[in-house]
Amino acid sequence: MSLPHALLGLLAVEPASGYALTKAFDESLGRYAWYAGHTSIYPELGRLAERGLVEVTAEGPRGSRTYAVTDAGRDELRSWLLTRPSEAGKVRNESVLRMFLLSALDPADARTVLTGIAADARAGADELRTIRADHPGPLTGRNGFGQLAAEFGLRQYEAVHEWATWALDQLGAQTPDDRTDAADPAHTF
Amino acid sequence: MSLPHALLGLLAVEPASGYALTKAFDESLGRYAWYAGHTSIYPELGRLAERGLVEVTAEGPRGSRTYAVTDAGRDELRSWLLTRPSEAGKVRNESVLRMFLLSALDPADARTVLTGIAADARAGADELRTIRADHPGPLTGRNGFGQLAAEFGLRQYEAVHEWATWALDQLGAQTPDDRTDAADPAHTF
DNA sequence: TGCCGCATGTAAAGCGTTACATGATTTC
DNA sequence: GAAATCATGTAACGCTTTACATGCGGCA
Repeated sequence: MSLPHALLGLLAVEPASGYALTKAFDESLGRYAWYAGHTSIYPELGRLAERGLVEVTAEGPRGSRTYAVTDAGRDELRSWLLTRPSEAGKVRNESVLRMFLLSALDPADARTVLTGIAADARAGADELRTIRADHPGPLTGRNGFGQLAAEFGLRQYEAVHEWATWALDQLGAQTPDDRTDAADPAHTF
Repeated sequence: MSLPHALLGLLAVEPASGYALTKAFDESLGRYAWYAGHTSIYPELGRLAERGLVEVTAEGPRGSRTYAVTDAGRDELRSWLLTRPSEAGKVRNESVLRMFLLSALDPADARTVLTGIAADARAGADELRTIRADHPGPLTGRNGFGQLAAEFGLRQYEAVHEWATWALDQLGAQTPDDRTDAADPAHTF
């Protein structure tokens, strides 16, 4: 479970309330890396506080509590990031799944889906380029927090766009009559 | 939930038992797109059968049941793939999360992590290149099922590798004394 | 004063993971 | 005959999602 580390990472940038963290998940982190709703976030903050990895540093209006990461929390985050990913399965990527299943469609349908993927990738790349242009600065301190990630996302989108274009080209090169199931039966999924 | 569609997609290639599907998840689909264990797969096959999207076409030794997708199942898969992704949040990608949190580390630690990411990406790309070389063939029929996906994965790995190299270069260009929190406080995550 | 956004919380239902469990068949 | 693999299943626990719920504060 990565939610506690996502929270530690956000709090490592600056202290924030559960509500502010929820917005961060909705608007940036959650759109690209890890989504969580407030009903997951609030209890998790409580657990992190019990473990001494975060602490309440201020209480504001409407019962808001500002959390900050402790030294122990920073250590935990650091060791999690430095420990080998382990990657223990758990892959759940619906977009990639769609690409895997694309060949189950006839070429006309596949072209439709690929065209949509290419358009989405272009839109995503444009959005990130805009964000990057609005937030210039060095790769250090608070401002740098999203710079590496933004560049990463941009390159991913570009790669998806190029792949979709390539795939459309591959599909377009063959006539409908080229479709045959006679190929190597020892397929890979 | 994408598991039913993943199963329909695999069965659209060829009928298989729950056990064979479990292996497919362990070895190919589950490593890149969507993971599921047999305790999820067997009940889901039962539900799909109840809905008439798959059917048992053969029973073998040890009580094994071979499932095949029905016409209704193919229709369901097709409409799912053609329907707009919706993308309804639900992003859960631990690797991307790690990249997001990278800036919470000091440059030396960040370099360590990035070096590991670059090595992993290179290894993943090499593995896919080997798989692709072992399974040549046209982008049609059963053999084509994994060709688009393999090319996609390869390009993703290459993009990750190039990004990590770029990021290392960015970090390396600055001396430790460059670290400052004086940058734009109106950061983006 | 009325509305919107802030800010947090509880409860139920569903799903997935982990651990446990069983037996048949093939292979050496 | 033993071991490995095939093949499926149940049960408990925990997390996530969804729906429901409450109240304060700022602003027009």
